[in-house]
Amino acid sequence: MKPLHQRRSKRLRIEDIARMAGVGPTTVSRSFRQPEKVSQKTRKKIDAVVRETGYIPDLMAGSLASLQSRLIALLVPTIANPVHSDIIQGVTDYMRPAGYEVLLGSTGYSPKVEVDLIRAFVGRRADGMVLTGANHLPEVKQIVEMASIPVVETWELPGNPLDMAVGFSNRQAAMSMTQYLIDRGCKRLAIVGHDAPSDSRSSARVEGFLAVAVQAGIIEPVVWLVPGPTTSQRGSEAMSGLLNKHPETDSVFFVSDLMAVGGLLECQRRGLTVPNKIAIAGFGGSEITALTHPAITTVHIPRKEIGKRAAELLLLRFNNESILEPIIDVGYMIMKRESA
Amino acid sequence: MKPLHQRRSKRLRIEDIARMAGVGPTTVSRSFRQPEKVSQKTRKKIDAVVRETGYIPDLMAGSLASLQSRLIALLVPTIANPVHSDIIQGVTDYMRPAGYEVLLGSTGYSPKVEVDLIRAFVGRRADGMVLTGANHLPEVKQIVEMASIPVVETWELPGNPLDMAVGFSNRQAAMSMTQYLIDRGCKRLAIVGHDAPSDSRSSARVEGFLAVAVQAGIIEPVVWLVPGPTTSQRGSEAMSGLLNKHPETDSVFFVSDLMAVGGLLECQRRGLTVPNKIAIAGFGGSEITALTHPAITTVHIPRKEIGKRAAELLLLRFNNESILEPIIDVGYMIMKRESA
DNA sequence: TATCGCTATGGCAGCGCTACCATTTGGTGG
DNA sequence: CCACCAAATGGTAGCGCTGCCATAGCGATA
Repeated sequence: MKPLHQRRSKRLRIEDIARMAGVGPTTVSRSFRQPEKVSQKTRKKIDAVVRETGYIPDLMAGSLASLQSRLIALLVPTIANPVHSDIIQGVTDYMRPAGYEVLLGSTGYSPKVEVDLIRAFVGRRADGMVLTGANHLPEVKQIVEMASIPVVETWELPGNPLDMAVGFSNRQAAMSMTQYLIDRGCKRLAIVGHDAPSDSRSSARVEGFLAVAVQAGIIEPVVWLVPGPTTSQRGSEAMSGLLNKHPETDSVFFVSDLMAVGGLLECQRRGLTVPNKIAIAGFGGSEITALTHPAITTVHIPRKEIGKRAAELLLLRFNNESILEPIIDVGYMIMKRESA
Repeated sequence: MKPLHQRRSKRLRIEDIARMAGVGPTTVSRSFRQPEKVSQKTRKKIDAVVRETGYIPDLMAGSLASLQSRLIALLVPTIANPVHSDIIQGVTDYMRPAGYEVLLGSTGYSPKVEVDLIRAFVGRRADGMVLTGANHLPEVKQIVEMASIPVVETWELPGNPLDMAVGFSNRQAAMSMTQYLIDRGCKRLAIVGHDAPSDSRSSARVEGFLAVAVQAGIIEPVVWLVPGPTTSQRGSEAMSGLLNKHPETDSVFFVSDLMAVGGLLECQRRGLTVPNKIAIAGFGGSEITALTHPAITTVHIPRKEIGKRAAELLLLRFNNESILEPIIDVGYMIMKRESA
């Protein structure tokens, strides 16, 4: 064993600690990871040296040797959106106590960036992966299968899952909300969706809306699609265009809460009272929906629970426990408020 | 070199690729990290083998050998808060193109958890660290100095920085807002702060408020502190208590936007018109402040830029470039809206 | 042809740890 | 006092890569 000062790295190593404590390196390693297998006396000696030196074991070297990284890769489209940040929070909160750390990547809604990130995280030998959404490039399947790494897809429930999944049915949720609007007496329904090919969530919601509307014999249900980001600004514009073309509309279901907020503002600008003159509904369960006047009726998704469940699934898999339900539907809830 | 099937790990290694391509392992490594140093012919051969096998190099082993991980540790109190998620977004967006990945940890506002996470991330040999806030347990200084790892503190500007910092002065920002309220003609000022010892941001804001109020000769400026989380619920309660005790108040400055929203709602419940009867101001620049009626005047902080600047500082340090300004004040902006 | 000066390539030790055994220790029962 | 066994401990190869240096190749120049 070379003396510290003539090594390429000046870092303290486990063998240094071992020597100082008068034990073997194996014993030091054990006293970190399986303390119960080391006699109390020995452990005390080691702890003393560790405290004194401030030694922190190198987990990368450990990962290399043990062939497991205790790292989870977590991919989201964007962090600055409560939808995803709640999932992130759920995953990290649940993984940390189990000794896993989270590698975070944001794809910016780009499937190509997603693949790049997945490759990078597989390169880091992440033990598991949590993806957002159910649509991925074909490479993804290849990579994760080749690396044989457990994967959980979240948010949407995939028709053809890569591995495991936690989410809810956008179609069903939209159907429930539509039925609710009809039950409340709305006759001229409209939905404002997102005109983006990669946003299959929006299309599933529009589909669900139409299915129920047609079933209930609604006359001419209106579908209004907006391109670009689903901001409140877009919501206002959509509401404006929609009302100009279909002034008889008595309820508008927005596929995103933020757009619903914008829509509400536009109604107020026009002096249309909500919900008397026109009912408004959102989707997502964001906090803002509770803060507007009137508060917006929306579909609430248990976002943090999605993260938690995803983490649970991964941990079960790591411990080789059997997973009875690899595809979990966490459901949704119609949050009845004042706007509809 | 042992054949693949009798190794402890079944993973493909660089030497396998090298053999298949008929070159040495060093050349394969180089063709990944410094392609310009490898002849085009050789590179093509290697690329072909890589594509064919789906080989992904092990970055952990690479990190161990090169003594650098290309990993950044990022600590926030909680992810599900736009204040922090924007910083996260800023850091990841800026770090990724430079080849760095982000390890994310959330402390839940606990200094002890923070230390644990820092220790874990130092164990993973993160090359740099971004912390939130300026108050840390003394262990933190020890650990980062021992590990000699670059650190950026964000959000608040620390009086006694660990290393580098990016943020703004809470005191000054609060002073500006207070002055603004006074200039608008408010005479009976109140501030709603956060009654938590570890929340030094709130106290700095209250201080700034008082300094300006006293200076301007305001009669009996009111300081109202609320315990617990700074939610809109708490804001409503604070407004209610405050108005009962000091009905003459003509402007309330909330140290958090969410509380300001709650305060606004309470005023509306009481039939007090904002801003005519009472002015309301918030702090933070959250999106919601633009969506209420009336929209709330607030102090806007360039959050994403904080993340970006922090990342910049780390990259400069990694490249051994000189840093002229290790403490960066990104400033703030009084967002004049309708509520004040 | 011999010499130089590049660029391109390769061999191998070592990064710091853990898995896998082998060995030692200490307590028990005969 | 010895055989026996479980608990505690230790030696060392190897995890997959890169840093360091040595060597090979190859054209240009004298």
